[in-house]
Amino acid sequence: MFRLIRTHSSGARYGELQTVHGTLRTPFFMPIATKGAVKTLSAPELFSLERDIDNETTPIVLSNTYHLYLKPGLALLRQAGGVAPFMHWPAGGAMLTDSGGFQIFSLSHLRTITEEGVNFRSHIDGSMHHISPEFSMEIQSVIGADIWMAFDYFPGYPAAPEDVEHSVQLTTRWAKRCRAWVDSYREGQGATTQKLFGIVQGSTIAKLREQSAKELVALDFDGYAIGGLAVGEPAEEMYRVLESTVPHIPSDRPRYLMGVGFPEQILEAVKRGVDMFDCVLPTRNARHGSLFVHRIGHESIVANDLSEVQYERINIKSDKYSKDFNPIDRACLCSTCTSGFSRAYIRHLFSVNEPLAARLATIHNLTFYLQLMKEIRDTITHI
RNA sequence: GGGUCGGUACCAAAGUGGUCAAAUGGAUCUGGCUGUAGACCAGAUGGACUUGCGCCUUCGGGGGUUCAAAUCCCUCCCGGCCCA
Repeated sequence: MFRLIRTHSSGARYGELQTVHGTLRTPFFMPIATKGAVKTLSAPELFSLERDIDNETTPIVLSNTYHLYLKPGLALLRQAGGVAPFMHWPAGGAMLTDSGGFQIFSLSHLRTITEEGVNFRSHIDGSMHHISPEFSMEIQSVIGADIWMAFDYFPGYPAAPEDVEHSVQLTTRWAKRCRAWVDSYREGQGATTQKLFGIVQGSTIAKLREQSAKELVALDFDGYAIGGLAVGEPAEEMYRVLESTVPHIPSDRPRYLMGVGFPEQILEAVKRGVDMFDCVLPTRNARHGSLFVHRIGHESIVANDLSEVQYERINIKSDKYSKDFNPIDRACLCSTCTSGFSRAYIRHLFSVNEPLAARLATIHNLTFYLQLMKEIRDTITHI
Protein backbone atom coordinates (compact mmCIF):
# COMPACT_ATOMS: atom_id res chain seq x y z
CA MET A 1 0.00 0.00 0.00
CA PHE A 2 1.28 3.42 -1.01
CA ARG A 3 -0.03 6.64 0.41
CA LEU A 4 0.78 9.87 -1.37
CA ILE A 5 0.94 12.42 1.43
CA ARG A 6 2.05 15.62 -0.19
CA THR A 7 3.19 17.13 -3.44
CA HIS A 8 5.71 19.95 -3.40
CA SER A 9 5.36 22.96 -5.68
CA SER A 10 8.38 21.66 -7.59
CA GLY A 11 6.49 18.49 -8.43
CA ALA A 12 8.34 16.40 -5.84
CA ARG A 13 6.20 13.95 -3.89
CA TYR A 14 6.34 12.72 -0.36
CA GLY A 15 4.65 9.41 0.29
CA GLU A 16 4.69 6.33 2.45
CA LEU A 17 5.08 2.81 1.18
CA GLN A 18 4.00 0.03 3.52
CA THR A 19 5.80 -3.26 3.63
CA VAL A 20 5.60 -6.00 6.23
CA HIS A 21 8.94 -4.75 7.50
CA GLY A 22 7.81 -1.19 8.03
CA THR A 23 7.02 2.04 6.28
CA LEU A 24 9.31 3.44 3.63
CA ARG A 25 9.22 7.19 3.26
CA THR A 26 9.57 8.34 -0.32
CA PRO A 27 11.55 9.51 -2.16
CA PHE A 28 14.18 6.99 -1.11
CA PHE A 29 17.39 5.47 -2.38
CA MET A 30 18.27 1.78 -2.25
CA PRO A 31 21.88 0.75 -1.81
CA ILE A 32 22.72 -2.23 -3.99
CA ALA A 33 23.64 -5.60 -2.55
CA THR A 34 23.64 -7.57 -5.78
CA LYS A 35 25.05 -10.79 -4.41
CA GLY A 36 23.81 -10.50 -0.88
CA ALA A 37 26.11 -7.76 0.36
CA VAL A 38 26.70 -4.11 -0.26
CA LYS A 39 30.33 -4.48 -1.18
CA THR A 40 32.57 -3.94 1.87
CA LEU A 41 29.68 -3.69 4.34
CA SER A 42 27.78 -6.23 6.40
CA ALA A 43 24.00 -6.05 6.35
CA PRO A 44 23.69 -4.99 10.01
CA GLU A 45 26.22 -2.25 9.39
CA LEU A 46 24.28 -1.06 6.38
CA PHE A 47 21.06 -1.23 8.36
CA SER A 48 22.36 0.98 11.13
CA LEU A 49 23.99 3.30 8.66
CA GLU A 50 20.55 3.84 7.09
CA ARG A 51 18.90 4.08 10.49
CA ASP A 52 21.40 6.64 11.72
CA ILE A 53 20.56 8.97 8.89
CA ASP A 54 16.80 8.75 9.23
CA ASN A 55 15.28 6.51 11.88
CA GLU A 56 11.77 7.36 10.75
CA THR A 57 12.03 5.39 7.57
CA THR A 58 12.62 1.71 6.99
CA PRO A 59 16.04 0.80 5.64
CA ILE A 60 15.89 -0.93 2.27
CA VAL A 61 18.43 -2.70 0.15
CA LEU A 62 18.34 -4.14 -3.36
CA SER A 63 19.58 -7.54 -4.40
CA ASN A 64 19.63 -9.45 -7.65
CA THR A 65 17.76 -12.44 -8.98
CA TYR A 66 20.25 -13.56 -11.61
CA HIS A 67 23.30 -13.34 -9.38
CA LEU A 68 21.74 -14.97 -6.36
CA TYR A 69 20.28 -17.72 -8.50
CA LEU A 70 23.77 -18.60 -9.78
CA LYS A 71 25.29 -18.30 -6.33
CA PRO A 72 24.44 -19.45 -3.76
CA GLY A 73 21.55 -21.00 -5.72
CA LEU A 74 17.95 -21.78 -4.89
CA ALA A 75 18.47 -24.86 -2.74
CA LEU A 76 20.70 -23.01 -0.33
CA LEU A 77 18.50 -19.92 -0.31
CA ARG A 78 15.52 -22.10 0.62
CA GLN A 79 17.52 -23.68 3.38
CA ALA A 80 18.57 -20.25 4.65
CA GLY A 81 14.97 -19.04 4.56
CA GLY A 82 15.72 -16.30 2.04
CA VAL A 83 18.57 -13.87 1.53
CA ALA A 84 17.60 -11.47 4.28
CA PRO A 85 18.23 -13.94 7.11
CA PHE A 86 21.17 -15.41 5.20
CA MET A 87 22.94 -12.06 5.00
CA HIS A 88 21.74 -10.98 8.44
CA TRP A 89 19.67 -8.14 7.09
CA PRO A 90 17.71 -7.18 10.24
CA ALA A 91 14.02 -8.00 10.38
CA GLY A 92 13.22 -4.29 10.46
CA GLY A 93 14.66 -3.75 7.00
CA ALA A 94 13.04 -4.10 3.59
CA MET A 95 14.38 -5.51 0.36
CA LEU A 96 13.73 -5.23 -3.35
CA THR A 97 14.95 -7.72 -5.92
CA ASP A 98 15.77 -6.86 -9.47
CA SER A 99 14.45 -9.48 -11.84
CA GLY A 100 17.56 -10.22 -13.87
CA GLY A 101 16.30 -8.00 -16.67
CA PHE A 102 19.30 -5.75 -16.36
CA GLN A 103 21.62 -8.70 -16.87
CA ILE A 104 19.98 -9.31 -20.25
CA PHE A 105 21.48 -5.93 -21.07
CA SER A 106 24.78 -5.96 -19.17
CA LEU A 107 25.60 -9.57 -20.04
CA SER A 108 24.21 -9.31 -23.54
CA HIS A 109 27.12 -11.22 -25.07
CA LEU A 110 26.29 -14.21 -22.87
CA ARG A 111 22.64 -14.68 -23.69
CA THR A 112 20.01 -15.21 -26.36
CA ILE A 113 16.42 -14.04 -26.10
CA THR A 114 13.32 -15.89 -27.15
CA GLU A 115 9.64 -15.28 -26.56
CA GLU A 116 9.81 -17.85 -23.81
CA GLY A 117 12.65 -16.22 -21.92
CA VAL A 118 16.40 -15.83 -21.92
CA ASN A 119 19.17 -18.38 -22.21
CA PHE A 120 22.18 -17.27 -20.23
CA ARG A 121 25.65 -18.68 -20.29
CA SER A 122 26.86 -18.20 -16.74
CA HIS A 123 29.59 -15.57 -16.47
CA ILE A 124 31.02 -17.66 -13.65
CA ASP A 125 31.45 -21.12 -15.14
CA GLY A 126 29.94 -20.98 -18.62
CA SER A 127 27.04 -23.30 -17.78
CA MET A 128 23.71 -22.71 -19.53
CA HIS A 129 20.65 -21.42 -17.69
CA HIS A 130 17.19 -20.53 -18.83
CA ILE A 131 15.37 -17.72 -17.08
CA SER A 132 11.76 -17.12 -18.02
CA PRO A 133 9.44 -14.52 -16.50
CA GLU A 134 7.90 -17.28 -14.39
CA PHE A 135 11.25 -18.55 -13.23
CA SER A 136 12.39 -15.03 -12.35
CA MET A 137 9.31 -14.79 -10.12
CA GLU A 138 10.03 -18.13 -8.56
CA ILE A 139 13.60 -17.13 -7.81
CA GLN A 140 12.39 -13.88 -6.31
CA SER A 141 9.92 -15.79 -4.17
CA VAL A 142 12.77 -17.86 -2.81
CA ILE A 143 14.94 -14.82 -2.24
CA GLY A 144 11.97 -13.44 -0.34
CA ALA A 145 12.17 -9.71 -0.93
CA ASP A 146 9.33 -7.29 -0.18
CA ILE A 147 9.26 -5.87 -3.66
CA TRP A 148 9.71 -7.96 -6.78
CA MET A 149 10.40 -6.64 -10.22
CA ALA A 150 8.84 -8.01 -13.40
CA PHE A 151 11.22 -9.63 -15.85
CA ASP A 152 11.79 -7.02 -18.54
CA TYR A 153 13.82 -6.48 -21.66
CA PHE A 154 15.29 -3.32 -23.14
CA PRO A 155 17.76 -2.53 -25.90
CA GLY A 156 20.76 -0.26 -25.32
CA TYR A 157 21.09 3.31 -26.44
CA PRO A 158 20.70 4.37 -29.09
CA ALA A 159 18.28 1.76 -30.38
CA ALA A 160 16.41 1.31 -33.64
CA PRO A 161 12.70 2.15 -33.27
CA GLU A 162 11.68 -1.37 -34.29
CA ASP A 163 13.90 -2.81 -31.55
CA VAL A 164 12.38 -0.46 -29.01
CA GLU A 165 8.89 -1.42 -30.14
CA HIS A 166 9.75 -5.09 -29.83
CA SER A 167 11.17 -4.56 -26.33
CA VAL A 168 8.00 -2.79 -25.23
CA GLN A 169 5.78 -5.54 -26.56
CA LEU A 170 7.90 -8.33 -25.15
CA THR A 171 8.14 -6.58 -21.79
CA THR A 172 4.35 -6.32 -21.66
CA ARG A 173 3.86 -9.98 -22.57
CA TRP A 174 6.40 -11.00 -19.96
CA ALA A 175 4.82 -8.66 -17.42
CA LYS A 176 1.49 -10.45 -17.91
CA ARG A 177 3.17 -13.78 -17.25
CA CYS A 178 4.87 -12.40 -14.14
CA ARG A 179 1.58 -11.04 -12.95
CA ALA A 180 -0.17 -14.38 -13.55
CA TRP A 181 2.53 -16.32 -11.73
CA VAL A 182 2.40 -14.01 -8.73
CA ASP A 183 -1.41 -14.07 -8.65
CA SER A 184 -1.49 -17.83 -8.34
CA TYR A 185 1.38 -17.74 -5.88
CA ARG A 186 -0.55 -15.33 -3.71
CA GLU A 187 -3.59 -17.59 -3.76
CA GLY A 188 -1.47 -20.39 -2.41
CA GLN A 189 0.03 -18.13 0.24
CA GLY A 190 -3.12 -16.71 1.77
CA ALA A 191 -1.54 -13.50 2.99
CA THR A 192 -0.08 -11.20 0.37
CA THR A 193 3.06 -9.62 1.57
CA GLN A 194 5.20 -9.09 -1.47
CA LYS A 195 4.63 -6.36 -4.02
CA LEU A 196 5.17 -6.72 -7.75
CA PHE A 197 6.30 -3.80 -9.89
CA GLY A 198 6.02 -3.53 -13.64
CA ILE A 199 8.79 -1.90 -15.65
CA VAL A 200 8.03 0.65 -18.35
CA GLN A 201 10.25 0.52 -21.41
CA GLY A 202 10.30 2.47 -24.65
CA SER A 203 13.78 3.96 -24.72
CA THR A 204 13.59 7.64 -25.70
CA ILE A 205 10.48 7.33 -27.83
CA ALA A 206 7.65 9.13 -26.05
CA LYS A 207 4.86 7.32 -27.87
CA LEU A 208 6.28 3.93 -26.95
CA ARG A 209 6.85 4.97 -23.35
CA GLU A 210 3.20 5.93 -23.20
CA GLN A 211 2.14 2.66 -24.77
CA SER A 212 4.31 0.67 -22.40
CA ALA A 213 3.00 2.52 -19.37
CA LYS A 214 -0.63 2.09 -20.38
CA GLU A 215 -0.25 -1.62 -21.08
CA LEU A 216 1.36 -2.17 -17.71
CA VAL A 217 -1.10 0.00 -15.83
CA ALA A 218 -3.86 -2.14 -17.27
CA LEU A 219 -2.26 -5.09 -15.48
CA ASP A 220 -2.50 -3.22 -12.18
CA PHE A 221 0.91 -3.48 -10.57
CA ASP A 222 1.74 -2.37 -7.04
CA GLY A 223 4.22 0.11 -8.43
CA TYR A 224 5.80 1.09 -11.69
CA ALA A 225 9.43 1.33 -12.60
CA ILE A 226 10.91 3.30 -15.43
CA GLY A 227 13.64 1.19 -16.92
CA GLY A 228 16.04 1.32 -19.80
CA LEU A 229 17.43 4.70 -18.84
CA ALA A 230 20.88 5.90 -17.81
CA VAL A 231 22.38 3.61 -20.40
CA GLY A 232 24.30 6.26 -22.30
CA GLU A 233 21.69 8.82 -23.30
CA PRO A 234 22.26 12.47 -22.30
CA ALA A 235 20.72 13.44 -18.97
CA GLU A 236 18.42 15.95 -20.67
CA GLU A 237 17.07 13.14 -22.82
CA MET A 238 16.39 11.10 -19.71
CA TYR A 239 14.47 14.00 -18.14
CA ARG A 240 12.38 14.31 -21.28
CA VAL A 241 11.55 10.62 -21.12
CA LEU A 242 10.43 11.03 -17.51
CA GLU A 243 8.18 13.87 -18.54
CA SER A 244 6.57 11.74 -21.20
CA THR A 245 6.25 8.66 -18.99
CA VAL A 246 5.29 9.71 -15.47
CA PRO A 247 1.92 11.25 -16.46
CA HIS A 248 0.80 7.81 -17.62
CA ILE A 249 1.49 6.17 -14.29
CA PRO A 250 -1.27 6.48 -11.67
CA SER A 251 -0.27 8.94 -8.98
CA ASP A 252 -1.33 6.58 -6.20
CA ARG A 253 1.42 4.10 -7.08
CA PRO A 254 5.10 4.45 -6.36
CA ARG A 255 7.35 5.30 -9.29
CA TYR A 256 10.80 3.87 -9.43
CA LEU A 257 13.54 5.14 -11.76
CA MET A 258 15.88 2.21 -12.08
CA GLY A 259 19.63 2.63 -11.94
CA VAL A 260 19.78 6.39 -11.43
CA GLY A 261 22.05 8.12 -10.78
CA PHE A 262 24.07 11.22 -9.97
CA PRO A 263 22.61 13.46 -7.23
CA GLU A 264 21.42 16.09 -9.69
CA GLN A 265 19.72 13.39 -11.77
CA ILE A 266 17.93 12.06 -8.71
CA LEU A 267 16.74 15.55 -7.82
CA GLU A 268 15.54 16.25 -11.37
CA ALA A 269 13.70 12.93 -11.37
CA VAL A 270 12.14 13.64 -7.99
CA LYS A 271 10.81 16.91 -9.34
CA ARG A 272 9.29 14.98 -12.20
CA GLY A 273 7.40 12.74 -9.78
CA VAL A 274 9.75 9.83 -9.13
CA ASP A 275 9.74 8.20 -5.69
CA MET A 276 12.37 5.47 -5.69
CA PHE A 277 15.95 5.09 -6.83
CA ASP A 278 18.84 2.70 -6.81
CA CYS A 279 22.30 3.07 -8.23
CA VAL A 280 25.73 1.61 -8.09
CA LEU A 281 27.42 4.99 -8.23
CA PRO A 282 27.93 5.72 -4.53
CA THR A 283 29.31 2.27 -3.80
CA ARG A 284 31.29 1.62 -6.97
CA ASN A 285 32.75 5.10 -7.09
CA ALA A 286 33.73 4.77 -3.45
CA ARG A 287 35.74 1.67 -4.29
CA HIS A 288 37.36 3.60 -7.10
CA GLY A 289 38.30 6.57 -4.95
CA SER A 290 35.67 9.00 -6.21
CA LEU A 291 33.97 10.64 -3.25
CA PHE A 292 30.90 12.84 -3.03
CA VAL A 293 31.34 15.83 -0.75
CA HIS A 294 29.38 18.91 0.26
CA ARG A 295 30.29 22.05 -1.61
CA ILE A 296 32.54 24.13 0.63
CA GLY A 297 30.51 26.48 2.78
CA HIS A 298 27.29 24.49 2.39
CA GLU A 299 25.77 22.50 5.22
CA SER A 300 23.16 20.82 3.06
CA ILE A 301 23.36 19.00 -0.23
CA VAL A 302 19.99 20.14 -1.50
CA ALA A 303 19.09 23.81 -1.92
CA ASN A 304 16.16 24.64 0.34
CA ASP A 305 13.83 25.24 -2.61
CA LEU A 306 14.86 21.99 -4.33
CA SER A 307 16.29 24.06 -7.17
CA GLU A 308 19.62 22.29 -7.22
CA VAL A 309 22.07 20.01 -5.48
CA GLN A 310 25.33 21.41 -4.17
CA TYR A 311 28.21 19.01 -4.14
CA GLU A 312 31.59 18.18 -5.58
CA ARG A 313 33.40 14.99 -6.36
CA ILE A 314 36.96 14.47 -5.27
CA ASN A 315 39.42 11.80 -6.37
CA ILE A 316 40.87 10.84 -3.03
CA LYS A 317 43.71 8.96 -4.71
CA SER A 318 45.13 12.21 -6.00
CA ASP A 319 48.50 13.38 -4.76
CA LYS A 320 46.95 16.66 -3.71
CA TYR A 321 45.40 14.92 -0.71
CA SER A 322 48.55 13.17 0.43
CA LYS A 323 49.13 15.72 3.19
CA ASP A 324 45.52 16.71 3.76
CA PHE A 325 44.66 15.83 7.35
CA ASN A 326 41.10 17.06 7.10
CA PRO A 327 38.19 14.62 7.02
CA ILE A 328 36.76 13.72 3.62
CA ASP A 329 33.84 16.05 4.15
CA ARG A 330 33.52 18.43 7.09
CA ALA A 331 29.75 18.65 6.74
CA CYS A 332 29.29 14.88 6.68
CA LEU A 333 27.99 12.92 9.67
CA CYS A 334 29.16 9.48 8.59
CA SER A 335 31.40 7.45 10.85
CA THR A 336 34.32 7.81 8.46
CA CYS A 337 34.17 11.58 8.65
CA THR A 338 33.28 11.98 12.31
CA SER A 339 35.84 9.45 13.51
CA GLY A 340 38.58 11.72 12.27
CA PHE A 341 39.94 9.59 9.44
CA SER A 342 41.85 12.03 7.29
CA ARG A 343 41.96 12.39 3.53
CA ALA A 344 45.67 11.70 3.74
CA TYR A 345 45.08 8.42 5.56
CA ILE A 346 42.36 7.24 3.20
CA ARG A 347 44.50 8.17 0.23
CA HIS A 348 47.31 6.17 1.76
CA LEU A 349 45.01 3.17 2.23
CA PHE A 350 44.07 3.33 -1.43
CA SER A 351 47.68 3.62 -2.52
CA VAL A 352 48.72 0.54 -0.55
CA ASN A 353 45.59 -1.30 -1.64
CA GLU A 354 44.14 -1.83 1.81
CA PRO A 355 40.50 -3.00 1.71
CA LEU A 356 39.73 -0.57 4.51
CA ALA A 357 40.00 2.24 1.96
CA ALA A 358 37.01 0.95 0.02
CA ARG A 359 35.09 0.38 3.23
CA LEU A 360 35.58 3.85 4.67
CA ALA A 361 34.82 5.39 1.29
CA THR A 362 31.68 3.29 0.85
CA ILE A 363 30.38 4.32 4.27
CA HIS A 364 30.94 7.92 3.31
CA ASN A 365 29.40 7.88 -0.18
CA LEU A 366 26.38 5.90 0.91
CA THR A 367 25.81 8.30 3.76
CA PHE A 368 26.00 11.15 1.28
CA TYR A 369 23.27 9.60 -0.88
CA LEU A 370 21.03 8.69 2.01
CA GLN A 371 21.47 12.17 3.44
CA LEU A 372 20.58 13.63 0.05
CA MET A 373 17.31 11.70 0.10
CA LYS A 374 16.52 12.68 3.65
CA GLU A 375 17.03 16.34 2.81
CA ILE A 376 14.73 15.99 -0.18
CA ARG A 377 12.03 14.36 1.97
CA ASP A 378 12.40 16.96 4.70
CA THR A 379 12.18 19.76 2.21
CA ILE A 380 8.98 18.38 0.70
CA THR A 381 7.31 17.80 4.04
CA HIS A 382 8.38 21.00 5.77
CA ILE A 383 7.14 23.45 3.19
C1' G B 1 96.50 -6.50 -7.04
C1' G B 2 94.28 -10.41 -10.62
C1' G B 3 89.86 -12.41 -12.85
C1' U B 4 84.89 -11.98 -14.02
C1' C B 5 79.97 -10.08 -14.58
C1' G B 6 77.54 -5.66 -14.75
C1' G B 7 76.20 -0.02 -15.01
C1' U B 8 69.52 1.56 -19.76
C1' A B 9 64.12 6.20 -18.28
C1' C B 10 61.07 7.15 -11.01
C1' C B 11 62.37 1.63 -9.71
C1' A B 12 63.25 -3.26 -11.81
C1' A B 13 64.49 -5.09 -16.40
C1' A B 14 64.61 -6.22 -22.10
C1' G B 15 67.32 -4.52 -26.16
C1' U B 16 73.59 -5.96 -28.25
C1' G B 17 74.94 -1.70 -35.37
C1' G B 18 69.67 1.09 -38.60
C1' U B 19 62.39 -0.34 -38.03
C1' C B 20 64.99 2.96 -30.35
C1' A B 21 62.83 8.18 -26.84
C1' A B 22 63.99 2.71 -26.20
C1' A B 23 59.77 -3.88 -25.06
C1' U B 24 57.67 -5.53 -20.38
C1' G B 25 56.59 -5.19 -15.17
C1' G B 26 56.11 -2.15 -10.92
C1' A B 27 55.25 2.72 -9.23
C1' U B 28 52.97 7.39 -10.07
C1' C B 29 49.43 10.72 -12.34
C1' U B 30 44.85 11.93 -15.00
C1' G B 31 40.13 10.48 -16.71
C1' G B 32 35.75 7.30 -16.76
C1' C B 33 32.34 4.59 -13.87
C1' U B 34 24.38 5.20 -13.62
C1' G B 35 18.41 -1.74 -12.18
C1' U B 36 27.29 -4.14 -10.07
C1' A B 37 30.83 -10.25 -14.66
C1' G B 38 34.59 -4.50 -12.79
C1' A B 39 38.55 -2.96 -4.97
C1' C B 40 37.69 -2.03 -12.30
C1' C B 41 38.74 0.08 -17.11
C1' A B 42 41.27 3.62 -20.32
C1' G B 43 45.16 6.99 -21.21
C1' A B 44 49.77 9.35 -19.75
C1' U B 45 54.88 9.14 -17.53
C1' G B 46 62.90 12.63 -21.22
C1' G B 47 61.89 18.01 -23.20
C1' A B 48 59.60 22.03 -26.01
C1' C B 49 56.17 23.40 -29.21
C1' U B 50 53.23 25.15 -34.70
C1' U B 51 51.21 18.00 -31.25
C1' G B 52 54.54 15.97 -36.11
C1' C B 53 55.69 8.61 -39.72
C1' G B 54 58.77 16.15 -37.38
C1' C B 55 62.53 18.67 -33.71
C1' C B 56 65.91 18.66 -29.36
C1' U B 57 68.40 15.87 -25.35
C1' U B 58 69.07 10.73 -23.40
C1' C B 59 71.00 4.29 -22.44
C1' G B 60 77.79 5.51 -16.18
C1' G B 61 81.93 9.72 -18.09
C1' G B 62 85.20 10.92 -22.13
C1' G B 63 87.16 9.69 -26.87
C1' G B 64 86.96 6.75 -31.41
C1' U B 65 85.05 3.53 -35.76
C1' U B 66 80.72 3.99 -39.11
C1' C B 67 76.43 6.90 -43.83
C1' A B 68 74.29 5.22 -38.96
C1' A B 69 76.02 3.41 -32.00
C1' A B 70 72.14 1.92 -26.05
C1' U B 71 74.43 -1.72 -29.28
C1' C B 72 81.49 -2.18 -31.95
C1' C B 73 86.66 -0.30 -30.16
C1' C B 74 89.85 2.51 -26.46
C1' U B 75 90.03 4.69 -21.82
C1' C B 76 88.36 6.33 -17.10
C1' C B 77 84.80 6.02 -12.99
C1' C B 78 81.40 3.01 -10.03
C1' G B 79 79.22 -1.75 -8.22
C1' G B 80 78.59 -7.39 -7.43
C1' C B 81 81.07 -12.01 -7.13
C1' C B 82 85.61 -15.14 -7.16
C1' C B 83 90.95 -15.54 -6.36
C1' A B 84 95.22 -13.41 -3.88
